[in-house]
Amino acid sequence: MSEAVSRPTLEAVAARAGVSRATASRVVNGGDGVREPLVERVRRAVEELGYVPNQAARSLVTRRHDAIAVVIAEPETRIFTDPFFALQLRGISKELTAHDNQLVLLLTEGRDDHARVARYLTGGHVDGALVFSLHLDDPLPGLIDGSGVPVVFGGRPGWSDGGDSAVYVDCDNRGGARDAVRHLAGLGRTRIAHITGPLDQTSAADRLQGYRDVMDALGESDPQLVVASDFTPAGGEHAMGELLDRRPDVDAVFAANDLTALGVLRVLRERGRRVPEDVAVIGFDDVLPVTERSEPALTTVRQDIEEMGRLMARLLLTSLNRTAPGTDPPSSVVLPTTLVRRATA
Amino acid sequence: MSEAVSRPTLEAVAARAGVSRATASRVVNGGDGVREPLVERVRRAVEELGYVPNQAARSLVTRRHDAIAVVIAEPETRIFTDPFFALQLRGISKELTAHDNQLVLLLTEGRDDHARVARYLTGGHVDGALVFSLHLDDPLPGLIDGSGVPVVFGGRPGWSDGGDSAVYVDCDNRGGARDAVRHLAGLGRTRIAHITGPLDQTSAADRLQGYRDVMDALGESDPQLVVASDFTPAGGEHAMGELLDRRPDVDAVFAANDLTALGVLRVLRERGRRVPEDVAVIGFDDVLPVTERSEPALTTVRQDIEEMGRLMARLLLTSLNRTAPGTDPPSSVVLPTTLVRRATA
DNA sequence: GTGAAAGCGCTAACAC
DNA sequence: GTGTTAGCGCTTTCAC
Repeated sequence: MSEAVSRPTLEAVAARAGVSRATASRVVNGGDGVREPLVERVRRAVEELGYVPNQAARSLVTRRHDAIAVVIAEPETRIFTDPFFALQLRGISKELTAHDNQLVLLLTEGRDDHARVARYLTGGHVDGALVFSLHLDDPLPGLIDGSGVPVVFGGRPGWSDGGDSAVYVDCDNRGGARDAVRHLAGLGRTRIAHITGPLDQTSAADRLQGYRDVMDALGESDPQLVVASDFTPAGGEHAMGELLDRRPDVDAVFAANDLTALGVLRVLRERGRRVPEDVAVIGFDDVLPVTERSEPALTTVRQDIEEMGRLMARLLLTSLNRTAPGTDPPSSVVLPTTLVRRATA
Repeated sequence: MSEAVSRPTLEAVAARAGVSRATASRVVNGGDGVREPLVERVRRAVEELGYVPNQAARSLVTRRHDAIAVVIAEPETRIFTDPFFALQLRGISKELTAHDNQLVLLLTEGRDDHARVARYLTGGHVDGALVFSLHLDDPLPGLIDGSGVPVVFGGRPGWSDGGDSAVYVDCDNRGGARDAVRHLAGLGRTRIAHITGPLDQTSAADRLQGYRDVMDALGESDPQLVVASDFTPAGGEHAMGELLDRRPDVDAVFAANDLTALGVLRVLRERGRRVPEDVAVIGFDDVLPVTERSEPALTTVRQDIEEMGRLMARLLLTSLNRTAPGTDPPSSVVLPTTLVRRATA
């Protein structure tokens, strides 16, 4: 249809410039150690022929691809609904682009996709992978590990073995949760509930742990005040409804993330509870489009999501020792959180 | 650090199975024309060695990659905020996966990214591209065109030249808009406003045109009733505020998409207008998480977004003549829309 | 049906 | 500095 004409090869460029293939190659790859007049001639030949290097051929010998895979093990709907991913991806994207690496996003929705992704990674398309949103029972890390491709995880991986060797970037979920709950307690609230995220993810489990830390210390623990949910607004609504039925006297809610808090606020409004007078609410993440535009504006635990993405990419590129040799292998990073006070607590 | 051990090659598999590299290759690629016992031996060798074909080497000779790029020329924030993209991507993902093609998502945020994407496409990483969300002045199609990579566009491209030769999938934006406005008129509304999308995209321009078609026919055209916006909730709020200031007597709003309608509803609520009693509202897209959960539930023009995605992928795969030869080159498809009545109109 | 051999387009030693 | 040459790992004629 279109590509009948095969693209020019380096050979053609060399011939046109009247140099050897090797020299042409050198120029194409930066031109170090080639005298000016030749550089110029090759450049012109490239231009005139519209030459673009064949990456397959190049990768075959260099074993480099200058491409990094981002693997998100979550149904598209969630990825594209939670601004969290968008922000992190933006951080990654910026960092990779700055180092001339292409971002390749791999989506996995079902189990079948796992094998395909593993094959893609192992098949040598990319130099490394950034992997997100793993659940405790996820087979993906095992598959990826077997692929021999360097990996940095987004969020602390939850599986027991090898978890120590895995490099990851995360925020201080537990500490952030503690801050939130302490703040609520400081407001004089005594029946502080927590609506959790999916507990097979460490972020959700850690936040729950932080909540418990404080509640236990206060001697106010009550299992009835903890309702499981799933990081979505719909889940938040559902959980809040249940919570209100169960404990109508609740006077504060720490929601596992901002989206959940959105659902919480909605139900509180429907049920005629004033926020924060009757019930104070705190979220987690501080994704601005959500927190600033919610009614009332949401008090939340802020993590620097974009920075986390940037950091993940940087760590991975470092471990590919694209940087100075002799550098220590990178280790995991846990970023601090800060409480951002707005109107809900 | 990790990949010290080089992966086994086909050579190794062949040796272990006691066959030639050619035979091993045949088995790996389906095993046609190889006798059973040999097939078995090779399969076992593959298994034992954990052999995975090197894609770079394979692509170098086959000139195939079994990978399709999806290019979205929009800042990540919008991509990941509008469920529209999620749905379309899901349709694409399903279709590609069903045909054993890997989806590679390329994000472009700024002008700089264009060249990088063009290079990526031209460099031979993928067999084709699905391109989205083009604006009238976008340089990307030109760059992509020059890459020789087959392309299917999402949404009718807007540039004048060559637009006829481009293959695209779209819905009947103009017809859908007409239906919406006619419905509002049928409700007895006479001051029907339109809040547009970004008019440098054909979808937004076509919807505006459909609106005008009906308003002109009714003899109720009034430039004051048209406010430009950008397909976002914030934009919708802003536009609606302006509209109310300008024309407090407005009794119906056709919003260019559901997200915009969300902003519209919010402002109407704030300003104490009842929906639909005082002002009827219709959106466009029917992205369920938005339309069903809005208050009140949004009446909207439905397009089958996921199907459009699936169709785009199918068209592209067809044009790569992965199908039967002698097939006609695929042509563009425009899908019908349907009005979905809920509570707002 | 199977194997031997050529070559996809490129980079990287190694000579000169 | 520049050119020559040997592969990278694979598929694919073409003999056998």
